[in-house]
Amino acid sequence: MRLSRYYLPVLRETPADAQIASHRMMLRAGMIRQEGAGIYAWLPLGFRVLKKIEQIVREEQDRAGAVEMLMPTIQQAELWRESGRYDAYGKEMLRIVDRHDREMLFGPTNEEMITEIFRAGVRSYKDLPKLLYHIQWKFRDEVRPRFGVMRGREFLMKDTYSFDIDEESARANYNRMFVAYLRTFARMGLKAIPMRADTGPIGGDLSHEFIILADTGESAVFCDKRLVEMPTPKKDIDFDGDLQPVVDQFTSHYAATDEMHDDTAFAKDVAEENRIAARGIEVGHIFFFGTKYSEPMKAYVAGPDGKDIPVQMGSYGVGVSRLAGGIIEAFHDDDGCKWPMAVAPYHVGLVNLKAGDEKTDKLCEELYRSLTAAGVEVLYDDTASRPGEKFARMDLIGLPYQVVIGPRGLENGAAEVKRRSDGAREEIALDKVADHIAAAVKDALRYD
RNA sequence: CGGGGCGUAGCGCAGUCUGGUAGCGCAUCUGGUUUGGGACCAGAGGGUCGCAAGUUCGAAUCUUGCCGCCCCGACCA
Repeated sequence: MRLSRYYLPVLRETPADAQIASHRMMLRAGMIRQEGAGIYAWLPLGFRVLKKIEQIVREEQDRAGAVEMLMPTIQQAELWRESGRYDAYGKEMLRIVDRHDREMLFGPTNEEMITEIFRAGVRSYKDLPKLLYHIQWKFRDEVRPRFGVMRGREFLMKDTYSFDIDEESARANYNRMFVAYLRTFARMGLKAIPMRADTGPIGGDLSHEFIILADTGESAVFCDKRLVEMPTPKKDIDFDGDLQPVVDQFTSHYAATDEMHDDTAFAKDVAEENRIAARGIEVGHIFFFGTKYSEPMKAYVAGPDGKDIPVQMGSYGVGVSRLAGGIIEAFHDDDGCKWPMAVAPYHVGLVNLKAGDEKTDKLCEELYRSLTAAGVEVLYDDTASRPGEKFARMDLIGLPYQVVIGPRGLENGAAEVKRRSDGAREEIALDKVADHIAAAVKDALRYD
């Protein structure tokens, strides 16, 4: 993409109401624009990040055996009356009335709807288990939205729902999502630690929050260093096999958010050198809730003995839009974002330091073509801006590599390559740059 | 939902107390000089001062109502 054609309204000054790094940078880098309290438009650059996050989530859901579908944003109040949540949900639910005075709502979640969809098509235990998901916009009318997309009112979320005949089978689905989440966040370059979550009135041990560590996280977290260092399950892991050992491994050490934290247990269970007290951001939540919806909404299946029983359900959420902010919180410096390759809006920023100069123009065009042909996503700064502005803008939007073509380098027949993650620069011969960068990008995108 | 604050040019702000018809920096446009970390000179454009009603000869400024946004707290993917 040529910057001259793109829409990238970067801000030189920091908007007054952005409190945290990710919000500030998303506004400054022209990724989002606020359209109301907790409501954001995703501008081209931010949209690309969002789509990449979404795609990684999708690939790992598919790998784990979940089946994608799409439910609407608008739902009928009637559905929520069946579960009893229409009145229980309170003011967080955005309620709407249509022209016929029918009560509608903008969905804050989809348990009721998926239960209704499921019960319409499944009658027998032989049709189980099922694992269905969708990625859709939700609306929760938060009293106080803040921190940009980290806590907006409208947000993009992946939610998966599991249906099983009994709790044992449900645990297998729960474990699939557990492992899928470890992989999903790892692919984005994040360290996500599963932490036991409050299961509320339902109880049981089947609820975990996935927390990524970031200095500017919303809440304090405490965990064992061995959890952070644990290797992520590989992509060839058998999702139909027994995943319990993996789950056990990741739940075998102390990890708690501040609500669940117990200082005495922390001191007792974790050796002093392994104690980590950090800040975290919740990016996923998995939850088994049994028959909470299937019972009142009559999602029953016939068991082997011919008797109808309510299905056992669970739900598994990932905050897709929130992750865009979360990743910046984890990867940035004073100059801007430092995107991991897998979610970077473009892999490489090609900077023509002297647009209009015959030599640099020609070289940049060639590089742009060959990199693009090699499958590298390039944002080509072909504008007439001054060098200083170009560098600052590239650092701000934080593409993993910057390839700088200017008169100075041309004298040596070289391009300057800067790696945004650590600021390392090297001069690379012009005839080798494209191959070098393509290999580096490909390497960074590899995962297992 | 309690407490506090703000709404004036694309962005950041001054002007409001003490009424006299709007200003600064950055950005934008034109011309020129520049050109490796956010240039310089000269000129130009851009605002129904959140909306509505009221007081007044006259309202960004005073009064009332409404709308929007932000911050602290309680709540949350």
